[in-house]
Amino acid sequence: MKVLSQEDGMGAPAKSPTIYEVARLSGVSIATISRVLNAPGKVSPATRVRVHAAIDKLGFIPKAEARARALSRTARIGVVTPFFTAPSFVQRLRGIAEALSSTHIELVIYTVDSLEHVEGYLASLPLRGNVDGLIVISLPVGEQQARRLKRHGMPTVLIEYPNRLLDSLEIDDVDGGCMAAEHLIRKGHVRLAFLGDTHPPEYAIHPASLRQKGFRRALKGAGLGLPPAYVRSIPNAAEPTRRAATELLTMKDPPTAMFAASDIQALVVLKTARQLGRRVPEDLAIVGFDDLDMAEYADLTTIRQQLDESGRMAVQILLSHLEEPERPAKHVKVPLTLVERSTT
Amino acid sequence: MKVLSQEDGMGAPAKSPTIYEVARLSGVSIATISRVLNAPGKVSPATRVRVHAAIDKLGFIPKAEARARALSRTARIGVVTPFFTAPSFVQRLRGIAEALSSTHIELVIYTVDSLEHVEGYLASLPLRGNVDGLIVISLPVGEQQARRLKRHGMPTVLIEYPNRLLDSLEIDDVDGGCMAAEHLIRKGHVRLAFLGDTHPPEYAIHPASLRQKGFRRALKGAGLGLPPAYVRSIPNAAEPTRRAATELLTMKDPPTAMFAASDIQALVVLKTARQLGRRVPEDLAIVGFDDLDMAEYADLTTIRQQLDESGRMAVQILLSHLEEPERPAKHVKVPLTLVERSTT
DNA sequence: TTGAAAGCGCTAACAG
DNA sequence: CTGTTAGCGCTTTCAA
Repeated sequence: MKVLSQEDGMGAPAKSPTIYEVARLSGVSIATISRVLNAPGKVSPATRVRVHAAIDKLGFIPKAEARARALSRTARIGVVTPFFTAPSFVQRLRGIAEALSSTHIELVIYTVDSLEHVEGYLASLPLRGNVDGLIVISLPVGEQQARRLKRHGMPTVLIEYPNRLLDSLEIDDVDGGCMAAEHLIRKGHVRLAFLGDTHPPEYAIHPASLRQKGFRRALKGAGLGLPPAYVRSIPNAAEPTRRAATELLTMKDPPTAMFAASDIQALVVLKTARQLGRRVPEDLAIVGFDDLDMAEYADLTTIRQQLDESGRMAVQILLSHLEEPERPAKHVKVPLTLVERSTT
Repeated sequence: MKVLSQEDGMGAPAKSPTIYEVARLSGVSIATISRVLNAPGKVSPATRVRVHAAIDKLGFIPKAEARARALSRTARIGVVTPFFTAPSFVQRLRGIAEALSSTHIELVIYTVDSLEHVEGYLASLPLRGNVDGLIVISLPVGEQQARRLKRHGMPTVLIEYPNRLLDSLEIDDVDGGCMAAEHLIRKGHVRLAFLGDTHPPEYAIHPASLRQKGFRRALKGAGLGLPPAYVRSIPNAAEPTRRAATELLTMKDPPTAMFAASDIQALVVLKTARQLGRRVPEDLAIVGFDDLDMAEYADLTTIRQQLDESGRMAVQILLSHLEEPERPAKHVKVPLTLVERSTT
């Protein structure tokens, strides 16, 4: 008798068992199976045992989709994030994933590449009903969209761009700018420069501008100015940043300290300064913003905005809203702190 | 007459329209609605127009879950990844997200923190039926699991840990080690050290070991040795790495070049070397492995393994398998290249 | 404690 | 071309 190894890929695609098979095998109705799964207390111990045996024997696992339809919820939340080229999104995502790992909730990622796409997602997601809630990272949500989300009862927490109708996590960018300035002033600097990314016209608010605002305000408070020549707004890419840094460092009265509105830009400045033979922090002090993982590797002084933590908080807020749909929108401020490392 | 702003969150939670409402409004049966959605050709232009009008008027969007059940597919793929603390996973994920963005396929992230969890996911995912396919990043998939996945007809592509039954993307770690060695030898170094993470006992293969193997082999080929004192296997965390680097740099015959099996470790070495007053690359040359984003910021010479690209490739392979379920497993090698920057 | 049966919203034969 | 109808797999009344 020849036995072929039927273990492998051959044969029918082995459809997984349904509640019906389990019912048949254990000699009860499908309702009872459902009960031992969802309300074990309502089933007699005897049958419960029998059903469990059948479940184990068959290796039964409830189909998530079916469950979702019947329950009208999915145990899945969506995260809408800019196409994640920037590490800061990733770190928030990491916080989110971490917070979710202790639940059975799945995480669906929607990356958007343009602002119109944001509209599209936010318009269709609540209707398609394949997520129970939404976290929107660093994307401006228009008044219209916010209303729709709210109206459709889609719990949503916004990170960075707040809206009164929806839960949000807010960053006090202005304050962050102040902190950077104060730190540098304390270090004795008087010629300070600012470097941030350009303001995309469509956006409602612009973090870099707010950071600059706070920076400028603190300087003024200390009797210092922020001359236009010391301010650069450039596209958030390596090359333009490098060029701007070079210009600043090679002017006749170069700044002795720079505040970059993001760690990424700060790191480019750092690299550029070194290439130009400047010692950091002796010739040039640098402060970044974000406190990315890489800030630590680069030993960069920066304003920490608790990226991972903010992700965890967002999940927590979302879950609480899921449990209590009627509760009013919550607006939480994420505290900023200065992390001093070797670049100042 | 007072009109309250009813636009906002008040009133019933505005459940989104179903195919039934659309049918009623347009005066046809639900089947016809389904047709204009899925097979417009089979519907007369006249009714099609009428239905579309109703759809627009109601803002109807098909419920994904319902569709999924009826079709037995979900338009969703899952990515199983180690709890993503390490940037390399993120970059692969980025490639995956990017490749998916041109489709309508959703991306569900399953982060696993322990190897047992991997088993759990791989065992239940195909049965729960909420993803059509799977990409597993840098996680060892046992023979058992591979068989199950295959048997249940769950298209899966493995990144880094191959298995003959499933599609895979493979990295030639040994070759990468060789490349690092050859590069450093070419630069004239004769005292080379290796630094990698420890081998977690459960894992089937261990990339760092393979990289070391290649490194050693190339050295031998050039008549050089890799003395035990020059080899460090330490937990992949900053502090142990820093300590190991310090030890190596302060021994009496310190190496003049180091190959770290990951960029993360290489960056720690870089930082440590600088703190100890060593000039890079004059006193110490460093080569990393991965080519993370941050490698560029740090100007680190490294072995690039095309992380983003590998994510994109995985998606492509998965999609092709989805279309052609019977096609045999495909095993693709991702090419490695040396990226020379300022640390060598 | 249990079973029968009615959905959940949509797709896909099968008849007209 | 269009309507009827039987599911998809599970949850949840409502009776028994």
